[in-house]
Amino acid sequence: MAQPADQALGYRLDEQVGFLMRQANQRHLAIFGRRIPDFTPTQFATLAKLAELGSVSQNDLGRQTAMDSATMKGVIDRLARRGLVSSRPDPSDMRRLLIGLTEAGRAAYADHVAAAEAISTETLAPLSPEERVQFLDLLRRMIAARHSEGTNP
Amino acid sequence: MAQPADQALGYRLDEQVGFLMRQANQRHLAIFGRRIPDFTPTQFATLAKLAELGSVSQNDLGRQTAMDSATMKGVIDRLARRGLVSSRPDPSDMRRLLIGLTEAGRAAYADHVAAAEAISTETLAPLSPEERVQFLDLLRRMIAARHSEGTNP
DNA sequence: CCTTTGTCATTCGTATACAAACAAAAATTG
DNA sequence: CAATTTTTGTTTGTATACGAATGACAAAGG
Repeated sequence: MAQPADQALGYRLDEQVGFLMRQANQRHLAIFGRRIPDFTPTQFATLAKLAELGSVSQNDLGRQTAMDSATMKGVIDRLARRGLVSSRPDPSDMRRLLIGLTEAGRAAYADHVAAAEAISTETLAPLSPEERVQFLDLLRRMIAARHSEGTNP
Repeated sequence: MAQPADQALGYRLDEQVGFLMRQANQRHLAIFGRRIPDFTPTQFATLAKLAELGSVSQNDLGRQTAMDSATMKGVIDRLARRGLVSSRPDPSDMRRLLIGLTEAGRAAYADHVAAAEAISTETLAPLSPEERVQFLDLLRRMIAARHSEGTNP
């Protein structure tokens, strides 16, 4: 009764947040690939966190970079194969593997920091300075909501 | 000489757009998986576009849903294996495969539209109504920039 | 001390995602 | 019409991404 006709037809894919976020992300990935062909965003994020934190366990590193432990392992393996990170067992906890940058890893990271900053700039280029601040703010607020209740069942 | 000390150390991963967008997307994917366990976002996007457009060629469908043709093929194959879409050759163009929803596909889509709308609502829940509008607007503006030149080499 | 519970790294399976290379068919051009 | 270029679907290879299961080890409990 009183079925609103344009809501019945009204799921437009192109207006859904998820669809738009996926495309915004695609554009960012394209920019990243153009500016830093040597690394993927997750690989570079791993290098950056290791540069910041020193030696970290694999799971910890996954948490810091917002990656699943299974995903993290793959990233570490590929970086290790290229000689950019190394792992050694934690003497105080036999389960843990401490991951750290090698000399080559530190150099590779330093070589790409400037490009990484340019990537962020180019990604936000379509927005005005005030909008950029707001966009980042909105993103942070959305992420902060870990497991909220949702609006309505 | 006047080297700004906090810019020298100043690549903070947690402040980069790409890193934040990835996490926002992760949260959305988690919400999606909870509300619609039967489909992935890309699969549902495909069903939605087919419901809207009728019969479309595979490449065309990929463009409409912002997917690579290789990716699209995988999605179509999995949906076809479940009997939700069917394909037949285009009589007027022997290269093309026309993809369309089956009865089961139409029903599955209809069964999940309400949940899909709830997903968008829940994803945007941390924001105020005005902020939601603005967030979507900012996303659209970023996407619109296809292959801009970037700010500075 | 031993059992329960939790954490850590690993593996498997599934699903995007895209680059690159291909063959067949179409459209365009000379 | 013949030659070139495009488009279309497909396959292969690499890299996330995550759930689920597993075995090894750690911490807590009684």
